[in-house]
Amino acid sequence: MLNYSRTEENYIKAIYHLEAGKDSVSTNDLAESLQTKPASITDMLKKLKKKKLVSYQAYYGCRLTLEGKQLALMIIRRHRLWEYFLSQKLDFSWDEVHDVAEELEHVSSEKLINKLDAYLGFPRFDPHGDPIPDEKGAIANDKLISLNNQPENKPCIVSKIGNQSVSILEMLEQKNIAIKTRLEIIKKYPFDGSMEVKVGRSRTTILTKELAHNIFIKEV
Amino acid sequence: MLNYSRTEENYIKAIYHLEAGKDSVSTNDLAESLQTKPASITDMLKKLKKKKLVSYQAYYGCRLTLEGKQLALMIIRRHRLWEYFLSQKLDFSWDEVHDVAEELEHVSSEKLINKLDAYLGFPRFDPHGDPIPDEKGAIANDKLISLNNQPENKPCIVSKIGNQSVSILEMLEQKNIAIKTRLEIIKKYPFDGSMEVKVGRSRTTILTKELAHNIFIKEV
DNA sequence: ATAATTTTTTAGATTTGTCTAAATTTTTTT
DNA sequence: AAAAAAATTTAGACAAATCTAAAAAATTAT
Ligand SMILES: [Mn+2]
Ligand SMILES: [Mn+2]
Ligand SMILES: [Mn+2]
Ligand SMILES: [Mn+2]
Repeated sequence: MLNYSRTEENYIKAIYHLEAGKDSVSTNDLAESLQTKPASITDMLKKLKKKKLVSYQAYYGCRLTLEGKQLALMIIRRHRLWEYFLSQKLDFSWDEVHDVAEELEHVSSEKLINKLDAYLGFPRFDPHGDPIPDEKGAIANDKLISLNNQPENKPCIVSKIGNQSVSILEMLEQKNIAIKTRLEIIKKYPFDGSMEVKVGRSRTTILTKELAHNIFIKEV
Repeated sequence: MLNYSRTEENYIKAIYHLEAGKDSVSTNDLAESLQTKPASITDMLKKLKKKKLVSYQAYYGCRLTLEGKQLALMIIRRHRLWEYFLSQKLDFSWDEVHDVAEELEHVSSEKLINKLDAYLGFPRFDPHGDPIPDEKGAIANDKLISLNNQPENKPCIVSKIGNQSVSILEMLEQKNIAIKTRLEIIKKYPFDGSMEVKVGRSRTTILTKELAHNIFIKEV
């Protein structure tokens, strides 16, 4: 794998995240995501096409090639491993790791990343519950389901939070809910989508549908 | 402390290292050290002067201002802490850490560096024996002496290697000499400057004056 | 002190990544 | 199927960091 500029890497990663689901990524969405102007996107897409990282047809958006997708996975691997390191070893809190990882992800020594991976014990999820691609780019796709889709009286484990804002962190912290917390829905209220949930073994609390929608779980 | 570009940081660090001893740093020496052309140096010096990081007078070289020196110390702090991390935690060998640290040193989060420092136990020397500036830029200047200047029968501790080439690493490894190894000169041979040295508690070996010159020690 | 040599600066061009404004194409509405 | 609106691209400019070639200044040698 060749070496790419920080800017190119950020584009590739953004395309990867945006193309999930959709069958092509629009110039405008990319501009929005990268906080830049559509004209700049067009310029860069031409360049990335020349480098065979994306397929791109004028006016019809772009997609990653296989090579582009592999690069994206490596950048995401670095990002999430650093987030895990910051949270686990340096005692950073959940919502502080992302910005620093955004810088560290561009240090591209493969040896560094593989040794870091080993040092951390080959973690499979980052502090937000997102899966960490392995050395070859393979990614655990435990199909995570939202707490909204879980029936009553079936215990489950929090494995990912959909939204990484400070406000949701605060709220979950106060309710004692974190990655790996055991939850069980006691009662669902169809009227407003809210639910009464047992947190861990004893305490119960009320979650709105907005909050529950952002809590992804695995069955136990 | 403001944020500076990777390029600016590399210039500041290079000036810091070159100005040791001399009272000003020449354009040519900087070009040599940064692997670039003198004309580029002139351009950047004007820019760094405008930012008050260096004092610079056309045709008469440059020096760091107090602010510039403080910035240099912070970059060196990051560089050496990362080297220590790579060597101590990720099991990198002595001669592999520098290049990776050259990249990591530009991740400028103060919180990251201070937490890393704490995690590593506030180390005072990097894997090459160079001192690590503290949070405020203070630097241990243990006046290190070369093994050549040590008398016979006075035990000492290896605390720095002057030259960081692969060839010296190999040689020292084979002789079981590393940072913190205890040495004691048994006999000096004035004829060729070589010496017989006890390594640790038992083994002895012969060192040439060229090698001994690159081994810096502290008295025990 | 002059000439020769070395060092350094200036001038003008190049590359990367960005921008604004205008033109073009696609999509949506009527 | 036009017309209107939205999305996208092109054209031209700019800032950062670099380069080459030429000019200028400082240093060294004669
Ligand atoms: Mn993140
Ligand atoms: Mn990034
Ligand atoms: Mn180093
Ligand atoms: Mn560097």
